[in-house]
Amino acid sequence: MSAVVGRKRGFDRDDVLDQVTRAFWRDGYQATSVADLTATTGVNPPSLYAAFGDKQALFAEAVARYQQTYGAFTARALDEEPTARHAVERILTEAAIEYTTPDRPKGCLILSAPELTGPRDQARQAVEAKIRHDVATGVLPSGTDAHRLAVFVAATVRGMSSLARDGATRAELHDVARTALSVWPAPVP
Amino acid sequence: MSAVVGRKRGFDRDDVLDQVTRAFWRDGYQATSVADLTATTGVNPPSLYAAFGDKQALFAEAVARYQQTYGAFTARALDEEPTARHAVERILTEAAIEYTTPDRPKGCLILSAPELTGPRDQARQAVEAKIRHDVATGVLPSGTDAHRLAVFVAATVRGMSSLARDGATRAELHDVARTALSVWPAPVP
DNA sequence: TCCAATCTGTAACGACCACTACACAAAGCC
DNA sequence: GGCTTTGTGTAGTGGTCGTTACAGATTGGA
Repeated sequence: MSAVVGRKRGFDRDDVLDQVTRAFWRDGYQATSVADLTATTGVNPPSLYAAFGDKQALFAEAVARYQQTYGAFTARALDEEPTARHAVERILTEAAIEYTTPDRPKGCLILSAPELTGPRDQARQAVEAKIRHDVATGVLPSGTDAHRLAVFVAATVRGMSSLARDGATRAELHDVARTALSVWPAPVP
Repeated sequence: MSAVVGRKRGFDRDDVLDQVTRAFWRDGYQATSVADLTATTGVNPPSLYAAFGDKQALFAEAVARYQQTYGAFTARALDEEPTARHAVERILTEAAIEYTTPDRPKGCLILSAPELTGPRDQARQAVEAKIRHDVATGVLPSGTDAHRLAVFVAATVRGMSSLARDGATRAELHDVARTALSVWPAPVP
């Protein structure tokens, strides 16, 4: 499995991956050159390629890391909250915070990268499934259009990320979240 | 003023500018190379540079053209509609149509280009001014937070453009628009 | 201590980038 | 028909892109 012989790596792979993730997050895949990455990480090209493969593989790993750290709040909310309403409220509220955390790129890496349509749609599907479940179990009125509501949530989150990238404040994003939440259908009594 | 002597231009400047605009619209500024533009327009680099200047100037002119054509519906709505509510309803409704028109790039050029924060903020300011005017003239309740409402509209439009880029249908965008509009404050009776 | 294996730094690779020098073609004016 | 002016096509410019060949450094095992 792991190498037992040979010179040891001169950098912390996780640290470098985090720096790379932030670079891609801030500037996007195309606008971030390998030269930029070697400059910010201090790791020379051959070492970077040996550790991560080519630029696309490095980006893929950065995205995976993002989803498991900075962007994990969405999956957590869907997993831990009892109802779709609770989950979406938490997603929007935490998005306002996460998208405007100081000393980090603003907005969401996945929502900002044109090439990540897959992960985006997966997130929307997960929200939609949670809504559908609540409709099926009588938490939400039977007339609720799960797809429509999930698409609206997707639009809201995307709007929040875009605004954050343009420098919107945390308070402004919180207001967007609160306004969007006000359209949520009243639960079945 | 205009040149009276010399060889005439071998292409229609407006046609080429439209093709260039669509290329930037579809792929973005960075991802669109001058070689791409010469290929799609059939105009060789020296002619392109003579007619439009460098790539940045060409992009600026493409953006200006977009604002006066494909993207003019926003300014028109703000200009022609009597109230902020009417204007925003029309903006969202027409956005659903414009962002999903066949044989065109999807979404909005200005909302998709990271470098166009200026025009984006101008649009939000215009909406905000319209709302503020309605509050001042008693059309909207005096407690209405014009900034908050305008930012929410901005978030909605950005969300719609982002969804359109990912392939959302016109009906889905219409639903987003309708849902967002449902938060609009009731007018003063 | 010598070897095989792995990593590192230098220095390049060909491909593409935005951009242009230059010679020639086409236009109006005399 | 000259002459000036302007656009076109060819063929490049230097620079940056992602990627890697290669030689030297560093490691554990024999």
